[in-house]
Amino acid sequence: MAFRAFFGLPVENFATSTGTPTNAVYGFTAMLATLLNDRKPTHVAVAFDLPGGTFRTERLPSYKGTRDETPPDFEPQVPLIREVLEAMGVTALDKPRYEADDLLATYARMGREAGMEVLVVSGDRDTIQLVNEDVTLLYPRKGVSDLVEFTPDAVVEKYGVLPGQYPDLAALVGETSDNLPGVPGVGPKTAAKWINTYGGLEGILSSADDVPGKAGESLRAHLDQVRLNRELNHLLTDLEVSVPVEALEFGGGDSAAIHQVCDALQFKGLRARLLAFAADSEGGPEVTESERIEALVVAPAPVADVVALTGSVALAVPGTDAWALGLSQGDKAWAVDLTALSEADEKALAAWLADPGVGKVLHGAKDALHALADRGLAVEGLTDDTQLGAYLVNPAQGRLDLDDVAERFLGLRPAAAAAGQLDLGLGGSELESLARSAHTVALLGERVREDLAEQRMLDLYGNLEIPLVGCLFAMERAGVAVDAARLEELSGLALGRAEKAAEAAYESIGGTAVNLGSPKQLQEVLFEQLGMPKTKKIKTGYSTDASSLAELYEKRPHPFLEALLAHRDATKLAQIIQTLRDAVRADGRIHTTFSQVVAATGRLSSKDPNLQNIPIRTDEGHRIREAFVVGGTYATLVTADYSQIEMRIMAHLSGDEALIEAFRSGEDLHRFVGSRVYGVPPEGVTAEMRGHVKAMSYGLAYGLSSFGLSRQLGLPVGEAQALMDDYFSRFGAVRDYLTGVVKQAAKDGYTETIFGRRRYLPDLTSTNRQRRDIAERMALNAPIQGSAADLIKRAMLAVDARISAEGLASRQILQVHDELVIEAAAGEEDAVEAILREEMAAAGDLSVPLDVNVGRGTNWRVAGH
DNA sequence: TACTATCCGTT
DNA sequence: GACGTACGGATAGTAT
Repeated sequence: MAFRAFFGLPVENFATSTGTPTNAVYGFTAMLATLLNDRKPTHVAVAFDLPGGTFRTERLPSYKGTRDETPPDFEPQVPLIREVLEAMGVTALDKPRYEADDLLATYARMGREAGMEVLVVSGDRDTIQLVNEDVTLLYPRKGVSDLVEFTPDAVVEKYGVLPGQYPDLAALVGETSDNLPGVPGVGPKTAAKWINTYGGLEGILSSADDVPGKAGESLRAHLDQVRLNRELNHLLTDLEVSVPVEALEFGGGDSAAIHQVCDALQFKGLRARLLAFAADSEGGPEVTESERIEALVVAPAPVADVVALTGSVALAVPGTDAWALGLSQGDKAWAVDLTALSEADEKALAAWLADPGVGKVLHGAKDALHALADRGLAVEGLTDDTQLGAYLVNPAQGRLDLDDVAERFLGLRPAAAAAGQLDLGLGGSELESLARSAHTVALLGERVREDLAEQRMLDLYGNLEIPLVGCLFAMERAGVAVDAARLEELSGLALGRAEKAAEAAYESIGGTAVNLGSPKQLQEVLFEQLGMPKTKKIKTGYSTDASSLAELYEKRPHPFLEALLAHRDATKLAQIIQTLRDAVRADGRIHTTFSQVVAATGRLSSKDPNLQNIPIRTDEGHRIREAFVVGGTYATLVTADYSQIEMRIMAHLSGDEALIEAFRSGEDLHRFVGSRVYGVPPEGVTAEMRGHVKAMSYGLAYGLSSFGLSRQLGLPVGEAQALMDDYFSRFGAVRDYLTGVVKQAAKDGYTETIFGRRRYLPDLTSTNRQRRDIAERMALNAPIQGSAADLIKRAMLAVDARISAEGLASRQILQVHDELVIEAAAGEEDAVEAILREEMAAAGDLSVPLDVNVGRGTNWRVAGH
């Protein structure tokens, strides 16, 4: 069955991130779970073939001799299947010199004799002989999920013989997969006819001389072969076995072991299915959080009880709006309907939530803070965000919903599976599940802290990420003011340019209109109609991206290409502008959402809309920033950005004296580096030299190859390589650092930033070159990008602290990875600039200074200069 | 409506 | 044969 699964599921779709193939394990396990669920067997065992020969190969060395060698991707999966079985509490059977089918035959007989009803699941047709009124065969029709049920009647119908006569039929027909040739000219129809005429193989053999026709002649010429076939395809039902059939009783799996094996195999959906068979979750196989909470006191909560809580309390807020609040502490959980509060209760609850002395634990706290704030409720005293904690534990993990995290950290099955299982007397299942969620969060809070402590990330968590939640919350609520009229104007300009470009494009190809936004239609025009040379291959044909079009233009200048690029540019800008216009809220401001739990490096991300990718490179795009303006009661936008933060971190981490000197000297970095690399005085560094070393420097932190550098600079690969060699001969410690970082990460399994933030990279030890190369580039980049993220986050907290310490009304409103934007109140500009300069520079104690550029203006474009 | 593929904006 | 990180998001095209 595992073999069937192997060939039924594409191996390229089933592998762990380290490249271990799992298609056979997955398919086999999924089939097993289905069978356990559908058939609910009392006793279960899985029989294995062992390596080495069997009594059959001893008898006939060519037995199964035509089989191709076992695929190399299959073999390592067999022990993994055994691990799954062990975790599941399913007995694995094997016996040297015998095949799995002999074990199946023996145990089928034993089960039957013990009065059991037996199901045999096998992809080997020989097992048809085991079928009788107590034994049914499940035989795969296709893959492993589509099993056909062979009862005695079904066997007769399909083969025309009784199950016990099937080996007779197979002996006559032969079995290619076992390398047992049959009687030439005799197929299943003839064989069945003979068996029924002569009453079985014995009868046929003893009357062989009377069997008529060509087939009869053929039979007489192959009698020995038929006898041998029959001998070999007989399954042994009387093996000596040490495990009695009673011992195969299925008592369920071990949830910890199931988690372990699912972690190792990176099974996601299957995990929950397997856990359903765990025997050790309290209350049996269907246990979820519901059972745990059964011990809790859960009641519709009088607000007086809730506001009396001190210490640390876990909270849960519904996903939609904060119409209710779940609370939990210790083994108790409550839920409060916020829509039905008396004025006094509301006041008491508001005061309790705003009391920083009461610790609050939440999952995805910032969302909850917004929902509660919309209801006029402010929250202070956030000590834990279990989503944030789970992210830090493994920032590349992916799904971070409460269900996912509870499953990962606590082994709890998704609450959805538990819905409606218990009525805890809250009179509404939504309130009830809210209380339950709060309790899950309470349990998680402790577990996540344990993991973080083990990884030495508690400081990063408690003193950086958790406080940052409040900072980001405030920034999102503040938003950024927008000049709607300016956006409208810019939109008109961009649309006009797009229109003109489209017309030019159509005209250049004879007046036919095509959808210039459709890569598919562009391919038709470029490669069919215009007969342009093929660009790089993509899934749907040939690429029409900007770099491919530029390359095409080099080879075949054509007005269509120019018009197309201009159209791309203009429509992209128009699209960005429209997205921004749609995002302006009633207060005339755009409120983005920053996420702390998306980027695997520790950066923030911004969405709805993304304010971290507003154009700046082209003049047309840059003008969009004019529409981001200072708001009504404020006076100035002040922006501050780190100068070459990543190169500075590289200098610090590598300890490269030459690079450190470059930053300490205060000279232009790329001029300094260029002078060293090219061996000329700083004033002798040409613009081209500077450009080359600049690209080289930036590329370093991304794992740039000589090939990539040559492409970017338009140089032959040899020259790019020479440039890299020269670079590293001057900045050798940088190279040593970069190779060292990959080596260390491969050893540890993760990279670390200056402040201890981790990123796990299991692919570093992958046997797949491409995956490993990608992981190596991630390992190069993560400590650098991540340390930069740590630094600016520290700066943000420090800036906020200074602003409130100095009693200023100014506020942070945006962060763009190395840049902060502050909306400054009138008269506070100088103070704000000083705070930004000081706190950003002091965010870390590096061996190089952290230079900060500051600008002011009434809009982002001006301030950004 | 949900999903994938492609393309492109930022750092 | 591949070849620079990290993201969010629009549009086109296809499947359901």
